[in-house]
Amino acid sequence: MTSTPDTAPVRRVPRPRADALRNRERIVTAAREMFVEFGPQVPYDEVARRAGVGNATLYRNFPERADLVREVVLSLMARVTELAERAAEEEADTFAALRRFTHAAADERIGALCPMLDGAFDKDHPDLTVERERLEEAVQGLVERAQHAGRLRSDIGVGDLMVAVSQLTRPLPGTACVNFDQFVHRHLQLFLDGLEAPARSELPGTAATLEDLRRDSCRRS
Amino acid sequence: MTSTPDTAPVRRVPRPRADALRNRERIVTAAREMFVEFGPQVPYDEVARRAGVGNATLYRNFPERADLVREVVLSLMARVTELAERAAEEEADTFAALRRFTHAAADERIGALCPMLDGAFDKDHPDLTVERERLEEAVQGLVERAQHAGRLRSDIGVGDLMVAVSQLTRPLPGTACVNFDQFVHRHLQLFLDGLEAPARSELPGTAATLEDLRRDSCRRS
DNA sequence: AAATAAGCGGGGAGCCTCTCCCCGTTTAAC
DNA sequence: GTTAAACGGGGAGAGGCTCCCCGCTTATTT
Repeated sequence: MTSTPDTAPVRRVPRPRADALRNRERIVTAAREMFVEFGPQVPYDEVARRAGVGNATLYRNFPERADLVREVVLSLMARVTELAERAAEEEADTFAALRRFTHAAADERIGALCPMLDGAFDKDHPDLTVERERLEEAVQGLVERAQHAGRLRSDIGVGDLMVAVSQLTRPLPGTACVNFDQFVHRHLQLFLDGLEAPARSELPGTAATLEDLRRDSCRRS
Repeated sequence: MTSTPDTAPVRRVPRPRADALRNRERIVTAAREMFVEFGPQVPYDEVARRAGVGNATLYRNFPERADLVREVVLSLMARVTELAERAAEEEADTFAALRRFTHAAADERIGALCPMLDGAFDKDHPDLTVERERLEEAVQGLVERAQHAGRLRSDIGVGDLMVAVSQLTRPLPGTACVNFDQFVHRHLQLFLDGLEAPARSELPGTAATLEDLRRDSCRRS
């Protein structure tokens, strides 16, 4: 009777235990690493082992694999969004900002998102939509600024940039090649050179937003 | 006794039956399609079903999965090599030849090779080495010709080209997106624009051959 | 056209891996 | 110090894949 409010005698949600929060965080980190290396269908037990927790803890926090995948995707998108904002803020030259963002996104292993499109999670989850919009807005800002300054060719969209960067930085399965990172940055650089204005060729098709991608990428065979 | 040669009464290897050869061919084709769409660890039974043969026939022809993967890789490499040779032969402009080859290789789904690097087959198999050398030679020809003509930047190598093209054309898992091909060709085009001389930036690292890749891509965690 | 044997197909046993739960123990919170 | 939430590890259960067996089909040979 000391502190219970009137209508909720047992409904206290006292705040989760500190170790529970820590464990959840460790699980997400471990899952991100494992997903990058082995793909999102890596066994639960392995993720738990890497996180240093029992598998029961993993199941308690993420009853469905989709929950875990989504959490990882969200955390990755949030990081990348922040990179975009930082780049826009701190780089004076608009194209340099784009370069910096691109290389930084590669270092965050944004390419590891690709294997998570395999339909094992709900693309329309509210949290995901929100985060996607934040990300798109941030990158859109970079793109428009550079295009407006005449430094970036005008026939590309956010979707083009994100997909190409994701593909170029996508991890090779089963290998932890020491030099691969170096390659990736070379290829990004070449791609960026192709993005610079003035355009050296005419592109087929039309510029794409992230929304286009979300809509189009779900057609399963 | 009518036609048996002197020393080989039963050792006749009469030539495989026509339907057996046809089946083998159909299996490889089916496997290539399945690998492109679902990756190289797709169930044997599915491959057999797609090929329209019984699973026993598949096992008879390719007792180990590595055998099947290798056969698919070989056939794909052979096709791509031919594309490179044709492009070099039929295109007058050196950079146009490179463009044509690149886009054609994308249509052949060369990106599907990536998932087959997952260590499930013997990278040093003699047939593979031979085919790799043929491929490298053909593409090297394209690259050197364009570089010599001053149309292609000189700080890249065959390895750079092949890896980047493979990554950009790599199929997304679980999706058969209708428009994806269109995207791929946009991105290839952008990348090619970045390859054109004069170079717009300085690349980190050094140009790579296919041999470099083979050596470096086997370090497993 | 008949004989022959290589090749074929489909069904199913066996195995292995992953999921998911149970329950005794630990540990943060009060 | 007490309480209950959270933990961990072991193992049963299920599902899917591999691979073999054996009666039948069909290309080849004479």
